[in-house]
Amino acid sequence: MPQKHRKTVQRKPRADAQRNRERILEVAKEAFARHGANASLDDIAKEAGVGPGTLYRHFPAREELLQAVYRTDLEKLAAAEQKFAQTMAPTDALRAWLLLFVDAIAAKQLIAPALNTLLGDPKKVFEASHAKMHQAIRALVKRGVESGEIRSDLDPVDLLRALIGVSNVASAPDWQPSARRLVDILIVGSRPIK
Amino acid sequence: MPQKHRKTVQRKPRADAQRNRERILEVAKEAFARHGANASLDDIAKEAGVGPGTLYRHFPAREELLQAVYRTDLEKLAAAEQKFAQTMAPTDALRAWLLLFVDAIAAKQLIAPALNTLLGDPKKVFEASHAKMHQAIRALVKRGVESGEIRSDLDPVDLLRALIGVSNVASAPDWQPSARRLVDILIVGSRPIK
DNA sequence: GGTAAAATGGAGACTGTCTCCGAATTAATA
DNA sequence: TATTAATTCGGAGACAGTCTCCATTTTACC
Repeated sequence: MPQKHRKTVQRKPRADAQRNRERILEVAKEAFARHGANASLDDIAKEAGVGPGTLYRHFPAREELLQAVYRTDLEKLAAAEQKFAQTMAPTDALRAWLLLFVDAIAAKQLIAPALNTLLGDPKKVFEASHAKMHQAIRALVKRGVESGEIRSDLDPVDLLRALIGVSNVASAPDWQPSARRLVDILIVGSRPIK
Repeated sequence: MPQKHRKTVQRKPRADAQRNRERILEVAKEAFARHGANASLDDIAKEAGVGPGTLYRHFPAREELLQAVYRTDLEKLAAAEQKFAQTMAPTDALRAWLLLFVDAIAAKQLIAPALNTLLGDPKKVFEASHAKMHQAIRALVKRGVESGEIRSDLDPVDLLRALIGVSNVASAPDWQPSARRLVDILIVGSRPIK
C-alpha cells in the first residue's frame, strides 16, 4: 500500500465536488436538449446552483461538457455493434447499426447537436466515446469487406459523417425518413462494383 | 412615367452606400475564409472602414451577409447543371455535378462554412441562390428517374446534405478524396433496385 | 478538533452582437 | 450653383455570453 505515505496520496474525492458534477450534467442535458448545443454555460451553472467557476473547472471547454453528457449514450450505441455483428450477415449488421444510429439521433433531440461537434471537430479525436464509435463502424465495415460484401475503398467514418450531415442540417421536420432512405442508398452504394 | 410626381419616386441609390456595400462584401469574403463563418462582424465592419451600424443596415443578420457573399458562387454552380444535363447521360451528369459541388467546396474554403448555414437552416428556404441550387439537383435527379437510371424514392436534397455533412464536419485534412468517394457511393446507391 | 488540500462561487475583464440617433453626405430640384 | 430633404453614416453603449482569478468555505484525513 504505497498510498500510506506517498506524497501524492490519493484522497477520496470530495463529496461536494461529486455532487456538483452530477448536478451540472443533469442540468446540462436538459439545457442542451432545449436550447441546442449553444445553451449558455453560465445559465447552466446558475440552474445547477453553482458558480460559473465551478462549472468551468469541471469542464474547461464546452466540448468536454457535451462529451460528458452524451458519453453513455454514445457508448451504448457503440456497444450495439457487437450484438449485430454476432447475429447478422455483414451487410445486414451494418444496415441495422446505421439505422440504430439514425434512431438514436432522432429519438433524443439530445444527441443531434452534440454529434457534429463531437464526431467532427478537428480537435481531439481521442475521446473515449469518440474512439468507441469509430471502432464500431470500422469493425462492421471491415467484416463486410472481408466477406466481399462491401467494397474495400470505403472510409467507414464517411458513412457516419453523411448521416450526421443529413440529420444536423435537417431543415425539414421529416428528416428521419430521409435519413433512413439515405442509409439504404449508402448500403447499396457500398457494395463492391462487379 | 409615373415616377415624375409619385410620392414614392425611386431615387438613384447613393454612391457611398453602394461603395460601402461592396467593400463590406470583399472584406467579409476574406474574413469568412480566414476565420470561418463566425468571424466577428464588428471586425469586418472595422476593416471595411465603416461602423457596425452600417454593416448591420446592409445585412441585418449574419445569414444575409453569408448569403450575399456566396450568392454568385452558388448560382454559378447551379447554372452548371444545364451544361451537364445537355451533354451527358443522366447518371453521368448527376455524378459530374456532385463532383463539381465537392470541388467547389474544396477549392474555396470559402463556401464550406456558409453551406451548412445556407442549405440547411430551418429558416428561409426561399433565398434566391438557395432555390437555384435545389432546382439544379432536382432537375438532375428527375431526369435520371425518368430515364430509369435513378430510383424514384430519392430526395434529391439529401444528396447535397450528405456531401455538405462530410465536408463541413471534415476533421481529416484529406476529406476531399473521401467526399469524392462518397459521391461514387451515392451514385451507385441511387440506382433502382432491380 | 485541527489542519492542509481541494473545491467553491461570484465579481469582473473581455469579446462579440446589435441598436439608436445626431451628424454628415448626397441626389434631386430650383 | 444653392437649397432641400431623403438617405446613409458610424460610433457610443446596452446587452449577453465566455472564462478567470482568488478570497472564502468545505472536506478528508490525522
